[in-house]
Amino acid sequence: MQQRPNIVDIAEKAGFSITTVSRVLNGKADKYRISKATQQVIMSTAEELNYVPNEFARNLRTGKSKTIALIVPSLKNPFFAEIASVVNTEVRKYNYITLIGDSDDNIENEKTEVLHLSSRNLDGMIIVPCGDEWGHLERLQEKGLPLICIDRYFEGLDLSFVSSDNYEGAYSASKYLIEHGHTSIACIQGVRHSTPNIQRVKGFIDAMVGSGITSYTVTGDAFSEQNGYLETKLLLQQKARPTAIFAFSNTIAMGCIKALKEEKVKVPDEISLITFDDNPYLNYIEPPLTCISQPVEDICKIAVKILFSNILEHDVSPKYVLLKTQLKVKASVKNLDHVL
Amino acid sequence: MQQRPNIVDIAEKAGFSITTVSRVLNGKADKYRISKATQQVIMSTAEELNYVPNEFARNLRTGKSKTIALIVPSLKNPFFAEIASVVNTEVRKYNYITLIGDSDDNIENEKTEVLHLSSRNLDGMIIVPCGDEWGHLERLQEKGLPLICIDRYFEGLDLSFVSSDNYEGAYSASKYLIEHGHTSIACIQGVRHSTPNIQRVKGFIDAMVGSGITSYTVTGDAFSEQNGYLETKLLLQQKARPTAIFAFSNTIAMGCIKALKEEKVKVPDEISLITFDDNPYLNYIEPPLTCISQPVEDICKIAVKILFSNILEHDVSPKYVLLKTQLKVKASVKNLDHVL
DNA sequence: GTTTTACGAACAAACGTTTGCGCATACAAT
DNA sequence: ATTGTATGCGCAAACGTTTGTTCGTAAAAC
Repeated sequence: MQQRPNIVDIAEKAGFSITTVSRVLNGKADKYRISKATQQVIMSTAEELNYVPNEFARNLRTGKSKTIALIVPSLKNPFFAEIASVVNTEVRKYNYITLIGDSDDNIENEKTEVLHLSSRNLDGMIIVPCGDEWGHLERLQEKGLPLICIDRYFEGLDLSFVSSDNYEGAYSASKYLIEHGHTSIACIQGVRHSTPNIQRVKGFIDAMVGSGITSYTVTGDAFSEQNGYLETKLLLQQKARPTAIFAFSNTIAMGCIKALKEEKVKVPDEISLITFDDNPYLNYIEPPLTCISQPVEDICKIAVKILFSNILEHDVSPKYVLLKTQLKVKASVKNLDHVL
Repeated sequence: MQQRPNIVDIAEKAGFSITTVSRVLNGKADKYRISKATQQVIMSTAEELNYVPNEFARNLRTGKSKTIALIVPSLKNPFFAEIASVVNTEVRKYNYITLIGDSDDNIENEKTEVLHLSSRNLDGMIIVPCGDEWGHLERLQEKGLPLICIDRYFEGLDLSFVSSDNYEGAYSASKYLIEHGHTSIACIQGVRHSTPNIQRVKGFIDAMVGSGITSYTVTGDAFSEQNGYLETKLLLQQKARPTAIFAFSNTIAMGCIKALKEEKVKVPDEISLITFDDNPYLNYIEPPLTCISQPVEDICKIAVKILFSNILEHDVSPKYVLLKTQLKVKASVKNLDHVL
């Protein structure tokens, strides 16, 4: 009794068997026809003893851990921090707990994390895969682990995902630039093989081609500040600088700004900038960045919902969900089209 | 064998007892004089079977969960996201796992989280307490849970903490303003009863008084953007506006900027701004904000170290660690003192 | 007066580990 | 021969739950 009280202590003190106590505490009292009186007694002694069930024993017995894992490329990136925050709170509502793993945008780390976390008998996993490998994820799913990708995902697999409609987002951002008279546009992309990136490139190019723009470029290879910085530096070397840059993530945009500042290029007067991802800080940057805002909160909520319909109701059919993005006009795109 | 292999499967396949397998797998082979040959066999069958220990069974048996909890006020705040990230990776190095809880800066949530997470048989906890209550934390510690506060803490308790030297940080920021000729200075504080805030206020006032400045004010009551916004709005209403504002956190600073922008007050030309906390985005704000940078990474690393010296070596003596902050001069403070 | 039905609760096994002892065997020392 | 001492390994209990099955008893039905 000194240590944490267990179900046995309650049973002894209340004068009932362990079985009965367990059933009452698990809300299965009615199912097993346990009298109200008994329920009362057991409940109050549990209360009195300040009983907290030992999850390990429970999980060992049931095989369920009431735990899911969330793996993101980097918690330091506010975009993923928000995801972590939302997923965490959503999962709590089911009385489950979230284990957060950080792959540091490295596929080997991701695999290690997946393995490491698996030893915790996960009931499910939400992942923002960092690379273009999915074998380890498929294997996980084949073992029966409910799994869902968010933000980044893979096409043509039986792997559920929830993400933004990246094609449409990129298309509308590009259209927006074109409508503002830009005819020489560069986009700085992220990880090349990632589906969101591929979709964004497609949206970008379709918008260009559809509007008869021929002077466009696609460069870059990482969703990182460094990539944004380097590519912008290079773009500024060109004899004919683009009039607008489309950054494929907020991190890339940060890099762009750093480079533009260094080179003393005024935004939007000399070069316009538009970016994917919204975040509070974007409002405090000068100028506030016009962006394609992703419905992060909705993405997370839907993902959690799908995950739990898989965990709880064994609905294993893969779901492919794309959510509309939103163009948020701020002040980083100049209107070159004075006819308008 | 279809399902996850366990230690029994290995024992059968290798032709040894469960005991021996367990000992080999736990690196206690030598201690129990198990022959190299046997070790080899067991190791390779474990490998072959792709064995991953069931942490629940292990934890049930040992009473240790190899899990610690981290509770922060808000994961969405980049300051705490960074803490989460660093703590997470540091803890992993010990082969432990981190459960992250979000109190949403609400003391009731914090208590709930503490309770909820406790059922997971935590081996330790790191917390950024959100309020001025510590009873629930003391109780936790009395139950034998290794516990340590970071960033925010309480004085006069047997509760370990690692934080910045807030007094010195605030003092040097204030001194910096004074040295740049400011004589009318407002500071916008955070949660009033929190020790860091109290220390910062003290540092601020000591600097003011020490330099004979009489025209200073201390306002505000939360580490939030809203607080920064509202207080700045109010400050701007005064007939005699301060020439400099000292924001006590990056979130407060964001609010200040928002208000200053709205009122079209130029920083630093019309009002100078200095803030606590550094973060990458601060560099992209116009102007880049001069700030008191906290050694977040070091704080986390030291906290984790202390926590594990408690967990592993049962060193329960409370540790009180304050780390030096660093003044990072950027461009948001104007030098009014032309004599310099 | 016997059988049925409903009710209320308990037995005991199982989940996968770890670990304090104990048990052989073999060889050396007495 | 007996004792001593390494060496190499296994028995079985324990951790705290959950749960399929069983077991009384009392009231209801025949």
